[in-house]
Amino acid sequence: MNKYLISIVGPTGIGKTALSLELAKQFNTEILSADSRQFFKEIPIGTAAPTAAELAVAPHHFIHNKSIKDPYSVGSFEKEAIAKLKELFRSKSTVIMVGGSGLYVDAVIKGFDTFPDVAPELREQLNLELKAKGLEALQDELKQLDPKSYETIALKNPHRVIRALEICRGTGLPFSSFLNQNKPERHFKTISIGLEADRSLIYERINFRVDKMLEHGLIEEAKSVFEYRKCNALNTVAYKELFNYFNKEWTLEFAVSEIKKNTRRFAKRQLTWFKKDPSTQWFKYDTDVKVITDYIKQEQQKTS
RNA sequence: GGUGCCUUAGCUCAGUUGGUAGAGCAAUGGACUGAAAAUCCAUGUGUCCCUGGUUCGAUUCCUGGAGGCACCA
Repeated sequence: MNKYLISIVGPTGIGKTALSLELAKQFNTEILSADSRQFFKEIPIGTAAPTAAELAVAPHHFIHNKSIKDPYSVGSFEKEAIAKLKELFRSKSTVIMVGGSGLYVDAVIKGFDTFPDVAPELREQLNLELKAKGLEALQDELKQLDPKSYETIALKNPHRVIRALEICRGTGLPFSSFLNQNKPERHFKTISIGLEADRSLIYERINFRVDKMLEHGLIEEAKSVFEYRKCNALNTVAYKELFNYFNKEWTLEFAVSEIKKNTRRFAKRQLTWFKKDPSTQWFKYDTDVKVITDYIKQEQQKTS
């Protein structure tokens, strides 16, 4: 019997959560989240995580299952998510995945090549060197250790250069030598559903939602995690802007307008990512669930 | 009502001694295999308020008008 993962993607604030709940009811199944910020239990408001009422509609996985103090990465998520799916598919033929984090969605659907774990200190060290010696020095080292990556990765992007270098240094082998080795197999079929709307409407909804977050206590939530502001989990829209307000560098008014702007830009980047996948079927954000359900059933029949 | 100043990109404003214009921000397009709500790359979008005049040529100078601001009544 075939197993199906229904993947719901789209920009932030478009209504993915609501759709996921409807579909979970329709297919009597569970929901897996692929959202790189909703893992963290300390920050539910600013990440627009599902509310308690929404969580009660169907069992959710990977929501509020981590602390902002825990180091986490897409690699660990891939392993945990695949294990969870294996378990769920024992009793379910269809599982829903919702998420706005393109890389995390791809990790589950397509899988990544396996890289050996390297010491986290390597990255710290590389970040220090970046500050002290500049990006060019790191680029030069990459040219030495992994000419292939030097040709292909975005050299002006410090994150990319550092990731490649930490693998080179940590393993003694080129970063590129781990790519396209053992393409992971997935024992389920993915049906990808995209939600879309006119750009102006997406932006309106974002602006509105930020105001709602503030009403629901976003400032207090940000204050409560202020002491952990160095954690990567808090390098996140809404928190990083409010931290500048707490530091008296920005007015509250300016911080709020920056939150809205950065959320809009985030939504744009999400669209760039998700539009790339030609297998995604796009629906208007206010499409009747029945239309989407019919589409899914039709796809399932095609491949069963 | 009078006087002065202003009107140029979505916004704030430069500028052109007359040869149809450019900054910042916003915005747009894109990349991205363990930081991804992160990080990075690329891109100027325009009846220069309207009208008539002078001129080979007016966004620029002049006339008249419209709107805004300030001061005086």
